[in-house]
Amino acid sequence: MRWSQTLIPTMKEIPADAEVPSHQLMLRAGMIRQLMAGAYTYLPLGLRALKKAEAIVREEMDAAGGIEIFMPALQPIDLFERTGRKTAFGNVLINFNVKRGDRQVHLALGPTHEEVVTDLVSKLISSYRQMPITLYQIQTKFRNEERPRFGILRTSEFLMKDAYSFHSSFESLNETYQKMYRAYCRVFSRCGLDYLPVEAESGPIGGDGSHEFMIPAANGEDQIVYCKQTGYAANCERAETGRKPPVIAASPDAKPIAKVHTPQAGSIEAVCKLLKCKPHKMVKTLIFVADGKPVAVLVRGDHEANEGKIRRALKATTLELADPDVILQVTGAPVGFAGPVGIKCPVIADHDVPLIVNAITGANEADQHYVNVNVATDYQLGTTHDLRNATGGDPSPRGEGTLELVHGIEVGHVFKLGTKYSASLDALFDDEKEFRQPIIMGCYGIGVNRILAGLAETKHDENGLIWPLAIAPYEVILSALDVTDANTLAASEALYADLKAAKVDVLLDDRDQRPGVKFKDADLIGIPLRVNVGGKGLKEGVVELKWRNEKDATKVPVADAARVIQEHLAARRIEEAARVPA
RNA sequence: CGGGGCGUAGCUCAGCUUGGCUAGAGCGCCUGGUUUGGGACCAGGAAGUCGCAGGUUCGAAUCCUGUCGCCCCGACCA
Repeated sequence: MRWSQTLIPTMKEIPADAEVPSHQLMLRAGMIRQLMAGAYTYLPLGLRALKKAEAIVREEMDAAGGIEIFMPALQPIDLFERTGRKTAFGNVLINFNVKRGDRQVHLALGPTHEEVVTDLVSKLISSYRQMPITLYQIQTKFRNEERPRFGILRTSEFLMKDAYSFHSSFESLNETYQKMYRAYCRVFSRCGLDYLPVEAESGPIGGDGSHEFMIPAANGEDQIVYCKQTGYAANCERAETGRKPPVIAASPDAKPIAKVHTPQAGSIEAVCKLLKCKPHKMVKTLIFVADGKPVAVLVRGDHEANEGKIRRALKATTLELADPDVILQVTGAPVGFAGPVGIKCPVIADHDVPLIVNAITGANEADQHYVNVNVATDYQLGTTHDLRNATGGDPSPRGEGTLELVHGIEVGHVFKLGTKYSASLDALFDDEKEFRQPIIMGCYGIGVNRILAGLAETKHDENGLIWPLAIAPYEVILSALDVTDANTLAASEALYADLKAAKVDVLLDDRDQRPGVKFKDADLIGIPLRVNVGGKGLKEGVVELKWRNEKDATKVPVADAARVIQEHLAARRIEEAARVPA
């Protein structure tokens, strides 16, 4: 393609509306333009990169045994009513009425396609002999994000690859899940992303039922913990910590307990402000109702209680925060003044709680707190548990190393669904013994746009984007440094023709611009290999080859240029492929 | 939905506090010329309902009210 004949509106200045690097750079590189909050047009460069990412996803899905289909973005609302997800999605589900003759048809724009695919399969599959099967599509999804942000990282309309697998047994589901997991690793490494598969909340199936694929990035919306030494990674909710129960004993520094008046100070923040202390010196006491019985849960003031862990520690099936009535019953005080001293219900504590010497906590009395509260003297604990979200600095659960907190961009998610949708949509099959049962499902999503955003976010320098060969809109940019010079023009055109003939993905910068402009633009749009054709080189009979991610150019005789460029590209492809796991 | 910020030319921004001639600059664009290896220079030119609506006023980009849009933080996010 010739630059002069396509549409690449690069910008020298940073648009005021863009804050994060991926947004700024993709805008400046002329890849995207915003239509409204959360909706972007893909211009030629952006579209080419997107298509390359899409092609990689498709290849890997096909290789993993996926079967491609294409489902409607328009969906009848009653499908969502049957699965209860009209309510679950709430405002996120874009839905509306349209008039057809004398009736109203209530439609939704698909935020995902579990309902549609399950409905389809319920009609097409009725026997264990037809499974397993994995169907996938690459489709535009619609979600009414309450707050679209970060350019194309979070939009209301986005391209998603969603795959759904159908099984007659959990063994079969596990097998496909592993295949998909491997395919995802291949997709993201082929795209040149530094990704992290993390354990995620697993939902109905439990165990190893869900992984998210995250790209560590400063502007990522999700927080995960990661241990460099052991490679353990999980989202904060899901993550175990490697902490051990401490020895529970009174501290030699313990001071006598005392009651202080703390009017209106019912939150950690308010108490800290009032008593001029730090949250980590406080004991947060939360009253839960587990299987109908109240229980007090103790965590350090600066920590977040984790309901999943609490439920497991209590071996309870249901767990919810207590309402004010129950709190008044067990503490004798309104919300915000609970504490372990003298409380009238069972107490469990996080490992870190008994380590707080001279702690501050609620006095189970309105507007009163205790200071200098110490375990073993003022309240008793038999043992402690892991009851809170993991955080930076916690020991890794794998025995060595320390967890660090990193932000990440979620680009993929694999999930063992079980029978949630098949049961509510009557997708049943007959097994070997003629028992009719719901199909077991898995689902697997990849945000295709986020592959680009993630790359832009993590692979750039002060001059612009740096695309890997596999995703770059063009592999080579041929910069004709002075198109008014006949020699330069002739040499550029000849090389361009040779490269095109050899099927090299090349962009010819044939604009009547000064070399400086062309260099800056080439760097900005991040084409991996730049070929400079200009008077200086031609005098010596050479052109220059410069990789975007390397500092120096190499000189190549004009006559060899087409061949050497192809060799360079081949070598780079091998280099990139070497990072892809089997 | 709570908090904050911003809407003036295609882009970045000045002007608004203290209302007053025909609304400015740089970049980009068009014309001509000189240039040509890291965002050139000279001369000329086109381009703006000052987000929109209403109000105050002799007079509003500027003050007031409303409204719409965009960005950021938070809440939310199968």
